[in-house]
Amino acid sequence: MSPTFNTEKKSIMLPLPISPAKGSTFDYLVPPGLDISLGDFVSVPFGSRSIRGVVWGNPVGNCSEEKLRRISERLDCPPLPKVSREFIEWVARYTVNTPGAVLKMVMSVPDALSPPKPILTFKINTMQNDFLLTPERNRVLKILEKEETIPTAELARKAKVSPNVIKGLVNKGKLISVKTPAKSATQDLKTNLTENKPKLSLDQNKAAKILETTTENETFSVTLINGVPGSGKTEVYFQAIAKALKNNGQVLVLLPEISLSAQWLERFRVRFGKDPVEWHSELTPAIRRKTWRAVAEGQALVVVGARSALFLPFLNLKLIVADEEHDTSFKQEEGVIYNARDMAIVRAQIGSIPIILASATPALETIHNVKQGRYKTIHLPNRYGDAKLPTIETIDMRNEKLNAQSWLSPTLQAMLEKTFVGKEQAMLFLNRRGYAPLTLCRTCGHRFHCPNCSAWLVEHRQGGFLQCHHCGFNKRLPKFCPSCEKENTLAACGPGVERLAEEVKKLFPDIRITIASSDTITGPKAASKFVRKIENHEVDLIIGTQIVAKGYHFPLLTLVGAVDADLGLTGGDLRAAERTHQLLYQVAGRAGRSSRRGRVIIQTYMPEHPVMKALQGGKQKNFMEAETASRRKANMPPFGRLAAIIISAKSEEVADATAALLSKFRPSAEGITVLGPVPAPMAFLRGRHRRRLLLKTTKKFNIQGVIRDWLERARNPKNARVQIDVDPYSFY
DNA sequence: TCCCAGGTAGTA
DNA sequence: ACTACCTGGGAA
Repeated sequence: MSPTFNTEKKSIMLPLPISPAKGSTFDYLVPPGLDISLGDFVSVPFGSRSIRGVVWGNPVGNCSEEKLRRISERLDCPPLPKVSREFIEWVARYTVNTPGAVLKMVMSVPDALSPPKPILTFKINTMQNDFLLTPERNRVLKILEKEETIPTAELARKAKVSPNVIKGLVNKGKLISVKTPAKSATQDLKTNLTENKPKLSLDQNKAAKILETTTENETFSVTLINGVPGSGKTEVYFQAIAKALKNNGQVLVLLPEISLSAQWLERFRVRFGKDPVEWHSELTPAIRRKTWRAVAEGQALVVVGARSALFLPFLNLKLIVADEEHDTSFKQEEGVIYNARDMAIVRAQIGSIPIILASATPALETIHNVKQGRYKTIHLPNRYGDAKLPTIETIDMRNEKLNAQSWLSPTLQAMLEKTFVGKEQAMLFLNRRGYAPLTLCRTCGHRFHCPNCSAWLVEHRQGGFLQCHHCGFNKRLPKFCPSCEKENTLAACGPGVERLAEEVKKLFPDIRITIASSDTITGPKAASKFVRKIENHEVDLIIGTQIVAKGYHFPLLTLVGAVDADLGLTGGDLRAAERTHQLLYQVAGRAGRSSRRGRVIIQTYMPEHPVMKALQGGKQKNFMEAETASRRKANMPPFGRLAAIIISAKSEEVADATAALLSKFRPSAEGITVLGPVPAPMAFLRGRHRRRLLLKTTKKFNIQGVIRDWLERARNPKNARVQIDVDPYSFY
């Protein structure tokens, strides 16, 4: 304590994937007169550059006095709340990353840290009348007489003139440019909290009441809404959202592939009279900046977003909803690898707020947590209104007579015909994009594969190209075989959605088909167009990939056919069976959601497989219990812990050498198993060779600690990247 | 001898 | 992650 020349110091967290030798923050001097509090965003010198960071705490003192430098400035931005800071540290520890790497995800919009730039508006100079009053100029002036502070672009649009007209008026001195501070976006959702409340069923009402109470409590709790497809889960949790809004809180709704969720947004609009604030990868930089700041200022009330929305700097978050909580797209597979559903639960716990998980096919882990009493659960066993659940039948493809290049069984063909005759809609599910998954030369056997990945190139006949679905590499489909140079020898192997459409067109020439895959539904616009076409009955048949498993509601859709239901079952993935079951059940759930009863046909070569048995017998519960038992037996999650160590390098030798080095220092103890190294599921991806080690421990181990120790002993490998995937989803 | 590439250490 | 710095090889 030296009161007079005490130079104040603070530790600063920087959004970089590095840490100093000791600790995870850097100490800085606070210049006299600069008022700094915890969580403030500041600008600091770092080497030869200036970067932005967050005031994290008191100085750590892990660095000599003379090296300390001064904070340059405090940024004009709401401070990062304590909950967010704790969350960052928690996620970093759990995922075995530096907190800086996680902070980087929070500070994903650097421009938002400075207040929005003042916008340019115009004032009429009444003194100046020495100019030619054209009709265009007159329209501009008329609008400005009524509304004063319109930004240039909007003014031009409203007056139906080009921006040059405004420029001209400014040059003539008739208009004077004025800088007006940009008003921050506020989301007023409270006006319509009760008016548009839909009529809820008895079940829904009961569920909504429970959720309203948990939301009111404002303490940490996890509640699973486990409702069959079409039971109206969304409307139920909307009631909880309304409650949180009433209590002046912010709400976060995590939705997989939000940019394609046109129907969800429409429902929200109907219920709350306004659009929610969206957060996903398709946003423009300007909207991104505005939204980030509105969330930090507490002005954005309901944010619906993809997994990255979890890292927004909420000022006053009071409720989280993770819809379709089982969905694997919540798993981030690159950079900081995390599962947004799991991290959302942690976020809720740190913030002492409730979280709602919703799904018709909850993840095995979630069900286990319910059984253990950690999560509460609400069942919605019936569809809304008079809709009944569809009947599900499997077709044993071993007994069906199929022509070559044909994938629809006579039974399914007959069902399709009946549906079309009855003026109803059908859906065929085939989880394969494009025309054919493999193209080969009939003469020499040449196969097209990706130069950057260990994968075949997929033929997209509509676009006339071959594409790698892992790195995006593509080239034109050649006329000649690149290997033997013969003409017209290339043959497509296996079906994709495009090829299936071709087969259907031959069978039913007059049927209107739409293909739904990530190639045709590329964003919000395409998604709503797709929905509109089906709702208006401009389409008789939807042929789609897993994209059609999303919560779509199409009243006329009565038949669903899963063309190759076994597709997901091959490969030794831990969750292959569970995921295939979820996918097929969700797809099946699209059928018969209104008054007409739905039928689901599942084509399979393994009708005796537990997944198929569960689907046709409606025995979801038994299936999940059997899956749980086998996980318990194998000591797999949630009964044991699992982490993947992924080594990648540009050269195969470096990848192998690093894998061998890590393998040499592998931890060994009772209850710890290390498998590998083996080539990773994608052994060659985007030009990098990948190897993988799997670490399996019993529950009593802190698996993150084991990994940190391990990497410490093996020392940092050169030229190779080491990534940690705690709770991996895809592996062999 | 100079220049650029590629690898490397350090950032407070 | 970035960048300043170093080393070494090839061209002048």
